[in-house]
Amino acid sequence: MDNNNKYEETDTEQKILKAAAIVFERDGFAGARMQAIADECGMNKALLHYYFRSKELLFRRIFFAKFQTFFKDMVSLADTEIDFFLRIDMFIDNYMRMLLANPDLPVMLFTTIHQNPEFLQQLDGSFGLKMREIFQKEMDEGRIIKINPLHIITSIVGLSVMPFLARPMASHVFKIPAPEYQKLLEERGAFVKHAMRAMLKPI
Amino acid sequence: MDNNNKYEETDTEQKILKAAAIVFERDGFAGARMQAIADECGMNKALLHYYFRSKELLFRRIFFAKFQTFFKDMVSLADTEIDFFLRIDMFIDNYMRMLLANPDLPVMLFTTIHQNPEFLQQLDGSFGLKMREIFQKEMDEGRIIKINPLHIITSIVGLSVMPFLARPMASHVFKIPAPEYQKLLEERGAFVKHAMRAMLKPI
DNA sequence: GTCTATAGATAGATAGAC
DNA sequence: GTCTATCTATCTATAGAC
Repeated sequence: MDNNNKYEETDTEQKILKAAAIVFERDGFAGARMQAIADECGMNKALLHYYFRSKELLFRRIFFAKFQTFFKDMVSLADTEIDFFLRIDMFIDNYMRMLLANPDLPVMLFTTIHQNPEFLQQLDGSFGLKMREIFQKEMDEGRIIKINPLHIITSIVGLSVMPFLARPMASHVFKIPAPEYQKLLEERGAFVKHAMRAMLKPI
Repeated sequence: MDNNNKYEETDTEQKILKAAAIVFERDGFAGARMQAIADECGMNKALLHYYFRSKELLFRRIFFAKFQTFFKDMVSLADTEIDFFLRIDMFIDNYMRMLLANPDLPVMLFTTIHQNPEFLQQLDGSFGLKMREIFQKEMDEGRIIKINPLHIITSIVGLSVMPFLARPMASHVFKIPAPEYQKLLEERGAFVKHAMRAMLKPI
């Protein structure tokens, strides 16, 4: 089929996808306008439909890609050759790097899944079971306190993500200038590592 | 003015407000439909405009009330007569109670402020400065580790809120049935108290 | 592939009867 | 205060020229 294989998407298509990610992350699905996406990449509104048929299909394309981004670092937790807390450290490092590169991703993700829980059906959730086993093993062998694994994962994610989620609110309430807040985000990883050790190490 | 003072709002008005809170928390501002709110309380769509003029004014009414709900427990942190960690405990207890009663509040709040940061201008942020002072005093007197206060408050909120924010995602990935997830939420407060002590107590 | 023009549907808001 | 009917604006999506 000529040179139109999936490894050679057109430049226009890529521009639209990039613009769509920006607008959807900023305004959400319902609040986003196809015209805003067209403006963002300097393209014509009709082109968006030419390439992606509908607003919903374009949104799904962005959403599922971002969902992968949000979860893919978690596989590193499964490498049981390495010390548990070192694995946690590596995960947090990667996760914070991802969040710094995608600061608006968490809001978009949580909002979308809250408003369209049916999207979850199409997503792979197989690593949940594996992660449970991993945490269970560490508990059985006495390296971390005994606690439902959900508390562990929501703690890592909660501690890491909250400063990004709460950025506008927190910087307003605490009157923190943008550069200082950025510095706080960059040093957050170190604090989260400390916190996870402190709360999980047996006494 | 007859009996129309602010302490005697009409029954209809209250019904609309309650329905609006449900729909706005579920669908967000952009996604919500005036018709959906009317259906939710069995009222006529035109009545919503009669009582609140516009969708935006109705939304602001809900939003600012919910914002107060989200932050009002934090004042208990300021009562310096009580031991710091006891205050933290009391706050977490109240906060978790509030979250269990308003499980959809966090998504709505973070989404709205992300999409309409200008709403923050109308909100009182005066307790931020006071909270900073309180944390600073505890650090100076060696009762907690030295750390930027923002890390503390985002940790409490992050640990408390994340299981609510991530509920659909987490229960899907970890395959947790609704009743078990509910139990996890109810025991979360105890874990957050433990975690805050562990991460803040000086070694 | 890319554009202009427009169809088609929907939602917020209002007019006016009761 | 509450209803029905309708106006008006807006947005997604498509038709059709180039």
